[in-house]
Amino acid sequence: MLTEFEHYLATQANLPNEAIRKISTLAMPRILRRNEFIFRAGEICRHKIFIVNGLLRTFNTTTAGNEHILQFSPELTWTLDVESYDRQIPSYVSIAAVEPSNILLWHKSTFNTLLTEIPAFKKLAEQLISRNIYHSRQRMLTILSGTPEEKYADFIRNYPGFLSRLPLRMIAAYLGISIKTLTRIRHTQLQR
Amino acid sequence: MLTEFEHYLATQANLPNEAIRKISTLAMPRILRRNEFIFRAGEICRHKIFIVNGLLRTFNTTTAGNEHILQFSPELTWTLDVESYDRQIPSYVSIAAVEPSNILLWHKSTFNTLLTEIPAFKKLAEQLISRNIYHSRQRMLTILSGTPEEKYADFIRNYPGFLSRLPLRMIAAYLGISIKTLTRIRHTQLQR
DNA sequence: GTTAAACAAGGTCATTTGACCATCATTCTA
DNA sequence: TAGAATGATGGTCAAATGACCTTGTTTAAC
Repeated sequence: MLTEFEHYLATQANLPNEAIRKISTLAMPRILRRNEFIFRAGEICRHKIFIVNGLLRTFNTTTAGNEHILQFSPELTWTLDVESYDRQIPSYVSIAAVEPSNILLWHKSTFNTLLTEIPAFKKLAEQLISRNIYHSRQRMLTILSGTPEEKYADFIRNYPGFLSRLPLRMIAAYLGISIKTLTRIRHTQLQR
Repeated sequence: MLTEFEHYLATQANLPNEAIRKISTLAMPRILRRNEFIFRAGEICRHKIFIVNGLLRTFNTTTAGNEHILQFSPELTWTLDVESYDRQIPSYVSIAAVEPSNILLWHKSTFNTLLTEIPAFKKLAEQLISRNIYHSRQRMLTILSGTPEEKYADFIRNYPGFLSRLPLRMIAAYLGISIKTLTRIRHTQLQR
């Protein structure tokens, strides 16, 4: 589990071996079963999370019980709720495993130490934030602009691998459309 | 124009007077007329932009001619297209003035110098990025979750002052609903 | 291996939404 | 000040969408 992470780090940033060792030594490994939560809405996000393998989802549940998915996080990516983590306030989203997953956790204080001690790691962290911002923007446009067909097509294009790993209802919850609409789209596409 | 900006800086960050002077000396003031563009989709975003007064919008126009608004930027806020600015690649959005506006511009190289020379300014910049991220998240949920009524209600709650400054069609373009739907909502609300 | 749960998909129907068009009011411009 | 442009709203109608229910299948859990 740690070797996968170390390999990821080595390919992503120009880090001395010693630094890589240190970062991974301080990680807390954890195994998640399907549907197991890392934290629930109302709790505070206390860790940075790296997904070694598996798939997580970040979502919000309305009082009416509807689920809206903000983000999927597959293997070799990071996740957390930024606002809750930064300010240590209760989160309004939950993060849970879609598939059985292996993850690594760092406590905020630990992670901050690493950031100050290892400049190249700080740089990597900043790059990840940037990518996240670009990505959110793009997603906002997609949600705003499209007909359901276009949203679905965008999803397939951007995340071709996810289709087979996710129940359709989660894709619908991600796209902001009803599952009925989604199956209708798929139905008409099959006929072509 | 510069004094307003200097006042803003003084209240937002713990900056020595000398630093404030320096930052504002390097700003390029510019006056925008209604509907005047700062840059258009396809061009590169070369500046950080501070709105002294007025109101800008960041938007995207589809090939079908539909406009989708990502963001409104009122007085005493910053704006730019992050991805285009960071990577100096063509932007897929445009930024234009909704009202006659006074703005300040800094070239990327100038701004970077300021960031490295003035740590407290760098800190402010990071705070602004964070807030932006929180804000995007929140907006994503709103767009995903709501009925048009809820989206409109959220808009009124979050930006009470904007309603009177914006044409309704822009509010519709921001919420991702048709103007017909928006007027219908307003109509039924009037009757209650 | 059996039972239970989760899931995809289809049917039906009421409601919502958007496209298109016309009208009236307001604002800007020459 | 007249004329043009912009903007808000309403009418009408067709299409899209979601809620609810049922069925058949796949997947997970014990």
